[in-house]
Amino acid sequence: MSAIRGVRERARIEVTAAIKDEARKQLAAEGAAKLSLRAVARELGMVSSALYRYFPSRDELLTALIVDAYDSVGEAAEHAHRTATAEGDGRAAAPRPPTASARTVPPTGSARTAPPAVHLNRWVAVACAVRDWALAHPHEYALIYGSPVPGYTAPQATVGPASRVGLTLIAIVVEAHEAQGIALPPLAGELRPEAERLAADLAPGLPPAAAARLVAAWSQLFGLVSFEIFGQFNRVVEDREVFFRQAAAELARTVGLLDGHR
Amino acid sequence: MSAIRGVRERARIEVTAAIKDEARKQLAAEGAAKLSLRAVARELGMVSSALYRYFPSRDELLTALIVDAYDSVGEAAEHAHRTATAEGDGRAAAPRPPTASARTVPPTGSARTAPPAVHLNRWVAVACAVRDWALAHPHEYALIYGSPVPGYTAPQATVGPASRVGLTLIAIVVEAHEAQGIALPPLAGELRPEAERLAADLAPGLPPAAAARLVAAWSQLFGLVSFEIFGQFNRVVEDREVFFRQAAAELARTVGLLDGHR
DNA sequence: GTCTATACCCCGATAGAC
DNA sequence: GTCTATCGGGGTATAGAC
Repeated sequence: MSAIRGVRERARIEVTAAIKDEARKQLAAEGAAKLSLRAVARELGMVSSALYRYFPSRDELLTALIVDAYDSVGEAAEHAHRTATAEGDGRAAAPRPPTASARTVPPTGSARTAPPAVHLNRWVAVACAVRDWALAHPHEYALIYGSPVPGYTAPQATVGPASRVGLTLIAIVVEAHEAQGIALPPLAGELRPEAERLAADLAPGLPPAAAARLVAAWSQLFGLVSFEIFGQFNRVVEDREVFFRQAAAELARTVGLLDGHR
Repeated sequence: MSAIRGVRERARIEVTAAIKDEARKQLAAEGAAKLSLRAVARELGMVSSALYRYFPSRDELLTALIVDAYDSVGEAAEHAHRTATAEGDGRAAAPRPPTASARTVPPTGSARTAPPAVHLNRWVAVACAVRDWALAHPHEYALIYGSPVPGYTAPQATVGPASRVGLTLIAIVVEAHEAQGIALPPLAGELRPEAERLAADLAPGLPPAAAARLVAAWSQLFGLVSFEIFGQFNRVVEDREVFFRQAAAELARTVGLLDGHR
């Protein structure tokens, strides 16, 4: 009995995965707004009504894809954070370069100054991981960071996964703050209340100026990625990887992370 | 004969405008991917085939909407630039505040230092104009700065209108550079070739570091707007106008524009 | 320039047999 | 859990009369 149950459950998981895979393909071909259960079923050799045993509606399928996408990019960011933390704290060359664009910040002259740019490098590594993920999954990126799907409102289940990248960036700045402090110019008085609220909500230990700039840098980071993925850089930026890494590093300085130059 | 021609042409222009207006409404309700000629015709009391006299295909209608949207936000940006240039160069309060969020940068202490933050104020004014436009036309914003419409590729006719906001930002930095120079930290060596290419392409008079940072700031500006419009700031940023103005001002410093503090 | 009619496609969702 | 069949919509695009 429990063996049968195990078999059935496994089959159910496999079919569910196949449905989501096919749906992702359709996302690429037709976009989220036109995601259709029928087309997915057709491509899978099923009949449309059979899909309703797995997803009670089109929107539920869409939600599953959105959650998966947030988890996927969040996992990429967290993995880059772990890797950069484990290996990047001093030794020059990493054993295996994680991805093409996840190199460290420029080896400019004084590579031996202390404290080195560990936290800035972590920030850049996470930023590059997000960009790499977006380049590898442009349609899933569009699903979560592009125009909202008309007529669809994201349920509560998406907000946890949606916050993983942001939490990773916060963690880096908190680490930097605890390890060596962060250097930031003062904030315009107008923004003080909002900055204090942000700090209290997101990272109680952080100075309000850092929290506010962190949120700005977070959205600006995705501005860089979106412009590249959505084609706004066509005929403008040529060497996009170098451009992105440089811009990400400057964003890191914006939130108070220090580079190696002392 | 020419009178009839005039009447006919006027009627054609009016019907074309009505079609585009209705299409914009549908954009809001259903999204660009599902924009349908039939639905537009139905709403206008016409029959679908009649629309083909005005737009030979759905994609042509979409192109017209995209061009209109780029022109609309571009005009808003250019208008803010003109207004800020005409009135903002010293006198404190403007006669009529252009929009709610287009106030000038904080009146921090020394308001009389020279040179004042004229160029920074122009930058902020243009940034706020873009944001205001986006808040007023979220679906058109999504059309041009959100996910690309699947299966649609923008024709050459869109690139001119698409560049108007960027050109306005470039103009501000060029003005600042010619009037008082701009202050920028050096660029990482890696980025030099790309930065020089960007400067040559976009603003021959500008230092490469400024050109590169300008492009980054341009995309980051839209990152801020997109996160607000697309809902990523929900439950995160509360006072979005103050937050945005502050972030836009810091972006301006990023491209070398000086604030009033001397 | 607008109409009717038409060819030929698509969709979400459900009922009920097996 | 999958099937057929069905309801009740939707769409692009063209032909040809007026």
